[in-house]
Parts: sequence; C-alpha cells; structure tokens
Amino acid sequence: MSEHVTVVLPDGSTMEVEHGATVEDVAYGIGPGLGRDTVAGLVDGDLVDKVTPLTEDCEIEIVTEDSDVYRQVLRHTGAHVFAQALQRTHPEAKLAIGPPTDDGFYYDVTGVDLDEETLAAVEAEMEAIVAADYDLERVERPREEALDIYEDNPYKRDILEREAAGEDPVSFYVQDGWQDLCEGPHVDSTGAIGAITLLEQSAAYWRGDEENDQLTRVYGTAFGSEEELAAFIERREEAEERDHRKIGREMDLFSVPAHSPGCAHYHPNGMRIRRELQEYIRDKNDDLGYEEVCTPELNKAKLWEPTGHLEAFKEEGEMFAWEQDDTEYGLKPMNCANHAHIYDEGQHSYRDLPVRFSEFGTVYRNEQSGELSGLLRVRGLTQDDGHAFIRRDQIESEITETLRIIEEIYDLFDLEVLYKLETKGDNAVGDDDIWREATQGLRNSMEALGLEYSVEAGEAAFYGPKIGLDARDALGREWTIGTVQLDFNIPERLDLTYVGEDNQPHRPVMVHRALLGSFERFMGVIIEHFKGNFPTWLAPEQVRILPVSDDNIGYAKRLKNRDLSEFRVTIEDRSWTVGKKIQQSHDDRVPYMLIVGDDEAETGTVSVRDRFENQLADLDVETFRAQLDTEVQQKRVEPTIVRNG
RNA sequence: GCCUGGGUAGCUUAGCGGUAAAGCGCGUCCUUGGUAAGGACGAGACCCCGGAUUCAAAUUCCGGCCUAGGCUCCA
Repeated sequence: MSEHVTVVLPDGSTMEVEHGATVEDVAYGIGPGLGRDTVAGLVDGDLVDKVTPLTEDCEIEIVTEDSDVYRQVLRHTGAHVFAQALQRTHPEAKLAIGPPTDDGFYYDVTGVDLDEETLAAVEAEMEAIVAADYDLERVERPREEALDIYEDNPYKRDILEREAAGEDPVSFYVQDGWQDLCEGPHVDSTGAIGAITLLEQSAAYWRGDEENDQLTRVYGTAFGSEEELAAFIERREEAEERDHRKIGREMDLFSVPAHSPGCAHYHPNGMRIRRELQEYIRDKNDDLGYEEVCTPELNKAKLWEPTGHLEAFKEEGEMFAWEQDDTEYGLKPMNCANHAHIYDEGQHSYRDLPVRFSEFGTVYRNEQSGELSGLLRVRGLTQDDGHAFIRRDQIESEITETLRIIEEIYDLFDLEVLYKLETKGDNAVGDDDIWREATQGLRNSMEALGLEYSVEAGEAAFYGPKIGLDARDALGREWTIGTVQLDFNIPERLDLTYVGEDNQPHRPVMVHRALLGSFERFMGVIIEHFKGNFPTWLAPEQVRILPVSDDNIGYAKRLKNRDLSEFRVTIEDRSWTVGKKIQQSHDDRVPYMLIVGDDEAETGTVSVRDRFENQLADLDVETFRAQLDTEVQQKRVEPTIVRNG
C-alpha cells in the first residue's frame, strides 16, 4: 500500500494526501475556511462523513452547509434525533430504517402506538436533544456484536444481511450513549439542527412490500435555522392555496360527491373549460390525421379476453365487471380493444396506413379507495385517446409528428413536463428485434425534436415501449398526463392485418396515445398550474362588467349583448359598492373587469382592469373587443390588454 | 386495501356530556356608490349513517360510509 493517495477535485485539479487522511484534511489542505465549513464529503459520488479516511485514489467533492447534500446529512441526523427521542419516551419501540428524503426524513418504527398526543411528547423530547447539543460519534463494531445488539430486531438484522452484507466491522453512530446502526454521514452534533419538526405519519411496509410486516412511518423535517423551517411551512401553505380541489370549489368547477367516489361531476363552469379543451384537441387530432369515433362503455367482458387485459385487470380487481343473464359484462377500462375492432371491420392496404381513430373515451377503473385524489386520481375518466395502426417503417415518422404536436400543446399551456422513456421489462412480449427497433424509433423521434428525456429502464408495459409525460402538482407529486406507446401485442393477439405490396397479410404496429391524458387529470394539473387564473380562452367567465351604479346597468347590458356577445360575459348587478364588486371579481379570478359609469356610457368606452394588478386602461369598446378577440383566438396565457399611459 | 387525522348552516371553521356558534355566502330593506370588503334585519343545521353507554350524546364507545396525507398499486 502506498504512502500517499491522489484525490481529484471537482475543478479537475489533483492533490496528494497521506494515506488515511480524512475528507476534512483535504478540505483544510485547500483552505482553512473550507476546512471549517466542511460537513461531509462526496467520494467517488458516495456521501461520506468528513472524518472518513481516504485509502485509495478517488474523486472528491467537499460538502459544506450551503449545499443540498448537507441538508440531506442534517436531516439524516434529524431522523436519529427522532429515533432517540422515541426510544427515550417509548423504550419498547423498534427501529427499522430512517433515511433522509427530498423534503425531510422519515423513520419506520414498530412496537408503539403513536397518536397525536404521544407524537407531541416525542417532538418535545426531540427539541431537548437538539438543545443538549450531543456530539455524534462514528463507532465501528464487529459484525457479531451488531447482530447481538439487534437480537430482537429483525429489520436491523435484515439490513446487516443485505445492505451491510460482508462488512465487518460495521458502523454505528452514537449520541449521548444512544446508538443506531448507520452508514452515515452525520453532522458533528445534534445542535447543528436549527429547527426540527414532525410532519405526519402513515403505514409503510418493510422493504415496500405489501407481503411484509407493516410499520409505522413517521415523517419529519429539519433545517439549519428556524427561518428556513418557517419558509418551508409557508411553501406548504401556498401549495394548499393552489390545491385544485379547493379552487374547484371556490370557482364552482366540479365536485366529487360521496355517491360516486372517484367520479367527477362537472359543474357549468368546469364544463366550459372542458369544452374548450375538447375543441382544441379536436383540432389537433385533425392536424394529426385522426378520425373521431365513439365506442360504448358497456361491453361483454369477452372483449378483453384475447388481448390479455381481462385476466390482468381482474386479478388486480381493477375492472368493474359483473354477471348479468349468465353473461359477464364490464365497463371498459380502456378504449383500445374497441378501436381495434373498428380497424378489424375493414380491409386495409399498406397504402391506407396509418389508419387513425380518436375518441374522447370514458373509461372506468376500480382504483383502490385510498388512492383516489380529487381530479388527479379517479375511477371514471375521459381520455383524449387515439390509436394509430401503422407499418413498422412508419414508427419514427408517426411518433415524431405526434410528439411535435404534443410539444406544441404543452408550450401553449406553459406547462413544464418531464419526458420519460420506459423501456423493455421482464414481462415483455414480442421479440427483441422489434423492441430494439421500436425503442430506437422513440429515441430518434425525441432526439430529432431536441427533447430532453429520462430513461426508466424496464418500466414499460408488457406490450411495448412507452413515452410518458409527467407534470407536477402543487405538492411536487408527479402525474403522468400525455403518453405515446407502441404496442406489438394487440395486433398479434387479435390477428390484425393489412395487405402489403406483396399481396400478403402483414402485421401492423399499434400506437396508443393521449395528448392531454384525461380531461380530469389535465384539468387538475392546470388548475394548480394557473392557480385558477385560467388563460382567457379557457376562463369560464371571461369578462365581468361592473356598473358603477344601477343607472349604468342598461349600458352594461348593451355591452354584453351587442358588443361582446361572442365572449363569456356577466354583469355584476348586485347593489354593491364598486370596491366590493372589484374585490369579488378578483376572488373569482375573472380575467377582465369592465368598470362602467356615466362617463363611459357617454363616450362609448370601458375602464378595463385585469385580475393580476391594478392595471387600468380606458379603451373604446371596439378596441377592447378586438384585443380580447386576439387574446382568445391566439389562446394566449399572458394578458394582452395593458395600461395605456 | 393499510396507518393516522377529519366529517357541525351553501363554504371555512369554533364548540368536545346539559339541548348549537361565528365569518363569508344567501334573502329583504336602507344606501346609488368611480377602482381590492357600506349598513341594518332575517332565513338557513336529523351536528355523515347505524348501534351502544348515560337521567342526558354533536361531544364517550363500537361498526360502517366518505374524505386528507402517506404506504401499496397505477395495465
């Protein structure tokens, strides 16, 4: 073993340090300031304690308090603080696993009943531990000793068997005599935590497997300072403000009543938005060469037998199916079988392909009750679905054109989406050859369009590779909306064919695609995205006229019925003050308010105000109408009518 | 489906063994207002449903339904 090791720093420079020198030593070698600020290190990409000795050549990055990585370290220590507090107050509690997460940490525990009161007591104890500022010390113990310590704890023993397989000795972190098996790293002392709190709890399964023991997962978070925690809490409260369920109620868009769990009822305001979306998507489907069809929700269950879906769905209990007159019926969980039927009704030449069918298809899926969530996860949904039957040599062009339109759509809504390519998994059908070809086709299409995407290896459906578009909700959760999928399974299983140039039957490839996904989920996403401030073309109410006094209602009616008849306009004729009418219109997120009094009536103008700022413009009616028309026709997100001096 | 919360007027919530309260909204009236909440009066509640305990239950207990967050799931 050499006396020195060579470390490579992030800027590419190298440094020689003594064998066994620590991460902290390297930092001090760079500069005393950095040395003092060092809290941990990234060695060849692995997060380690600052006192970790370096025994071989490596790349190293110093982690300081300013970095996200540090926050992870701090929160990991937070998890230990919770665990110690829990065992102080409930010595019988068994610990399983307690990692940091993006937003904080959790610890899976068992052997205790935790209600709000006991958690409050634990939280108080946590604060005491932080205040006491105990040092954290890394201690190596022989493997045998660790197994002894956890004689009664199957979870820690499992960790020793798996994560720490073959390691001897194994590391513990000790604070105030309390210890936990842990790889680290951690901050120096519990006092480094400036603010710590518990957030919620839930059930979790050991190793995430429903078959395993159920544990109690307690979530918390920790920050370097109270201010950061306060900012975090504020962000959560802001997220609540944009919750689509709250806005949906406030704007009277939809409801999901107890008599149909998971099935949204669109109120008139919500239906106006949905209709605009439908018309928009119809245009896009026309552009893509789709023919609109309509297929029934009610089918014999036999329909889904040859495709293999019936078996799969029934196993999961995800299909609504029942027996009637000795025959099994079901509500369709997807539209593809029906569309394949329409394809199969006719004969198709290679010249006719692609053959494309679109449908606003309403499907029902028996999602688990605990999974339902407003419009984002529902049991009844209407997809802007479409299926294209294409030749193998058409894959790339078909996908490229579809993605081009999809990109255009998401640009229009100013929505940031994550493109994900899901590739072949273990359960795949079809030969490797076609999978490779199809996956490459999807890649080529995305690259041709310059789209950034991530690859989720092995995540594809069994029938073909898939591109999913994920959007985030107010809480940062990801939801798949649009999707483009290739399918080799259904054409095979249903024996779909077209006649080739050689006058022989050939197998088409099927493309499943949804541009918005479903109207339900897409609306949920854009409600949160726009915080209810829909672009004018989508807004249920586009203009509200506020007469200054009742004498001006006549002028308001003329505006609504004659000048602005092509828009969605209402008149606020309640006997309120102008200030109150403005307040209410802001609360209702109406894009434009027109304040009209005697002055405006005389000159044929309107005093315009938008919902975002105290923006004022006095415009003659025709100018306002023309500008509003442009904004609506172009489906603009930003208001076009601005202050005029 | 599982764990922990929650379900009280149209909405948001307070009350938590002694017969239901506030703000907003709604109705009537006064006010006719000029750019972010004018005033008065009034109507409105099987306190989620079913059982149990009690002289007495919105309140305690048991069961169910719905709902929130998370877990599992998402063809």
